Amino acid sequence: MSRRDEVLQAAIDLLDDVGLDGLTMRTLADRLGVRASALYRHYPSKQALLDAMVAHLVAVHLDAAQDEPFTAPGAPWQERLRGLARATRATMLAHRDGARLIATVADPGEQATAAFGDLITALTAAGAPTETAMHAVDTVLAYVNGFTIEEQARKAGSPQWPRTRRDLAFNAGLDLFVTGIQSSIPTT
Amino acid sequence: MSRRDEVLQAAIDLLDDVGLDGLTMRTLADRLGVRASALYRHYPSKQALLDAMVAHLVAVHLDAAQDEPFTAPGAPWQERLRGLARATRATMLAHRDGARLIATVADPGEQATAAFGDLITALTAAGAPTETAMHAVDTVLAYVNGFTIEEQARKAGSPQWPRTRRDLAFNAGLDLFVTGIQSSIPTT
DNA sequence: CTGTACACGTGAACGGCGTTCACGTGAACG
DNA sequence: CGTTCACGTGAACGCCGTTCACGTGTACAG
Repeated sequence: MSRRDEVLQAAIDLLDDVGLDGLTMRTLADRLGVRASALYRHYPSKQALLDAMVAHLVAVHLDAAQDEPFTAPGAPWQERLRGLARATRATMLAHRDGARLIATVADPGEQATAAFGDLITALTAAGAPTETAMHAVDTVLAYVNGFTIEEQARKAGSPQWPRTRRDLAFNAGLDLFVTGIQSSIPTT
Repeated sequence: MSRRDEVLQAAIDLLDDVGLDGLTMRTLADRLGVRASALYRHYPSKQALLDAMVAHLVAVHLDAAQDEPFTAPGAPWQERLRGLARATRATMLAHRDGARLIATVADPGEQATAAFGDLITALTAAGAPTETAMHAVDTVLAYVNGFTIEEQARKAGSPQWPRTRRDLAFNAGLDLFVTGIQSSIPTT
């Protein structure tokens, strides 16, 4: 494990401890027993470090999703769409301020775009016009982002809105989508 | 116009000029021909100023929407839902970094929650179970937030994605929703 | 064994941020 | 005339990201 990776890991640990606002070059350096300026040996800027964190978290979750049923090319698009949406939310929820963190980086990354592309082809194969398919995927992604950012913004897991109810609400909204898309596809 | 309101107006003007990241107490003070510390006579913190900005922008747009057709209690819920979603997006797009700015404040405000409540009752009146109605409104709001934040995050109006196409994409996603909700309501 | 590269870290500083505080100043008013 | 009050100043505090000249030790080529 290179020193660069150690810094990355420490940054992720620190994120879970103190949140995105508490994640400072100086606090991170403290945790590593080092001065802040030393971090610039490994990452040229804080933004570069944040980008690396996002890339790492997304990559880990994509690997974990590799052997999930919904990634199978033969699966019906409904299952794949739901699976991708849930996996995206799960990635964001896996770490404190995960949604906000991921939102700070513009580039979705290569693997992620590939997953979306596959889904679009699955939708067109099911009879959807290309335009509809692209809008559908964009829309569901916007929903996932909006839902999860707000979900995580609500301060520290309030007992008023426990995880099970949040999952229920998320899936209910997702289902609204799937049926909406279904109705938009010319019945074969 | 009280000095307090002048500060608020200058802050909004400055936001459009330099964006949310450029909106600093010192630059705002400069624009008013004043030192930064003077601003604390009128707002106890920068966050309080941001909150006031959001409240003002939302209030202005709610007033403007007062005599829009979709606010009529007699209008069909589809029209009201679409209208509310479009109005929310319009409010965010009305100023530079508007979506991000609005996202910084937690409390939705009194008028806004009232509008959502009315919509929920309209949905239940149309035959939707209360739970479905609440999920529907929450979902559409999450969609609007997710879509608009990402829309505005894409740097300075690229010619690749002009306003008309963005409107088209937004409305297409919105329609997916409306039909999805429609299918979830027991046909009367 | 010697020398040189290189990875890694230090310490001080820079400019910018939000914010505080003791202190002015001019106009309004009983 | 004296007081009040709205408004503003200037200096400072502690934080932030970032830069830069300068030290180490370890490893490896001659």
